[in-house]
Amino acid sequence: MKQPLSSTEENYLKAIFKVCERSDKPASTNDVAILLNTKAASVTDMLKRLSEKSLINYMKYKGVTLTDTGKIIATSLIRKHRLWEVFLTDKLSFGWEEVHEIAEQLEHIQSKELTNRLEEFLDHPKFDPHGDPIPDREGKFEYRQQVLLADLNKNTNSVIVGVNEHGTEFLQYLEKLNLILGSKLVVLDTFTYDNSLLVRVNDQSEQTISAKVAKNIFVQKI
Amino acid sequence: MKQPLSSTEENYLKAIFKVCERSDKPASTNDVAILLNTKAASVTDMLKRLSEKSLINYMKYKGVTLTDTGKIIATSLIRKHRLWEVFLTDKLSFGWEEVHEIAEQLEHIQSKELTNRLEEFLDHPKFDPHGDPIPDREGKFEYRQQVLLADLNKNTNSVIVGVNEHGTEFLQYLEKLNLILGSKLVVLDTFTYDNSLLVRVNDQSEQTISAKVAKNIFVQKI
DNA sequence: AAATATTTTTAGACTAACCTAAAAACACAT
DNA sequence: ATGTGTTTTTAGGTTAGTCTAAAAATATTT
Repeated sequence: MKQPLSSTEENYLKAIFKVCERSDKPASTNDVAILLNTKAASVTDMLKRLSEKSLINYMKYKGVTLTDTGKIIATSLIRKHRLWEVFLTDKLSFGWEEVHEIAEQLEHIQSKELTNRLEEFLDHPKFDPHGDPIPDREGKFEYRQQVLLADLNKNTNSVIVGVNEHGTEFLQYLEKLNLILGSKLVVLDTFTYDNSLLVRVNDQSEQTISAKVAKNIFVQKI
Repeated sequence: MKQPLSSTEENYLKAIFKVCERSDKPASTNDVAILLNTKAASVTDMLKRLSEKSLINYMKYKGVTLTDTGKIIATSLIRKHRLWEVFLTDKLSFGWEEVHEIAEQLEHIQSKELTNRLEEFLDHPKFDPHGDPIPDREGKFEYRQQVLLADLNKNTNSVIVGVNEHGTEFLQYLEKLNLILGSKLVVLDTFTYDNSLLVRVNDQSEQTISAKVAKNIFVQKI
């Protein structure tokens, strides 16, 4: 009988997935250590164990990637995390800045049936409250063609569809600026001095946005 | 900074609460070991640690009781467990025999806000799907005046309000017999030979019920 | 009250997950 | 290619939680 993975092991798989997601290159020990806020030595320890279980491809000094089995587990965790986030915002009226932490716990609940019924109950949402895509039962993601606000051309109509950072402070700040998912945006001007932007929001107010913020907002052209 | 209890520690508190709930006497090491399906030596170990944290009153060879703090934590766990069970049956259409296992995991999610909002979302239920009372925020239980079906007088109208055992097999069996919460019952006859009962269910069918089953059903006179 | 049986605790060992400090491997600049 | 600096691994130690086997305390029986 093979018992389920511990939450710790699951978190390692998720971290490796996240590091590899964009870059496609193997994740380094350090990448994982930083993401999990732990030490490199601890990571090496765990990599050996996960490798033993055929969940990762690991060779000393060469970095780590997920095996197919590892990928399935990682995407299932992301699926659960994001579905629970939708539950918390849509059904329990939590703010989008409050849900991440709770979902970090809920994603480790083991019950396929629960996940699938939750998805049903929520009407098969395709994106979570931060605009991240929710993988389906088979682990397939529906990616969008989105672009960073910082890279958007002048005078192009767009809508906010996601964020590139999930920290509470950032999300609360965005809300205060009235920059939430679905907000309509047009860049009216860009200032090369500090790379800040002048934007019109929802065809009403105009405001400037710092480069740092603009690099953490995803928009879609319309 | 005092960090939250581990799930293991929480489970010990819950077990001690359960043993002490009815009897009022201190729980023995063995009681706890049996309930948690572990060994007495492990329990002794843990009792020392929980005592250190002032969550239990423990004296060698004398058994264990919960301190006020320990009781608060234990009832909070029961509250969460039962609220989640209501969620699973009422919102996700799980059967009453399926919810216990999943709720065992969900009860360890740490977020007061989540529990309170869940309660709100479920319309402040007073009882879980098995008829057990759900403690309020302050940990107060609303007990009912209920009686075992086995102790019910002949020809007394009653309603099933709870069960004394939560095993999957028993609950599925009850459902097959059409004995669910809310079913109306009248004992028409009792057979001293094997202490089985002849009952009328919902003013319709008549059937016999074994002594073992009758000892695990709670009814309320009407 | 002594003998026996049961329960509980101690002693010692194991695993998972972490850490620090030192050694080994790798990267890369001169 | 040699030396320097960074990254990764090893070595060894810690804590939580578990176990078995033996010792100690309590309970029961005669």
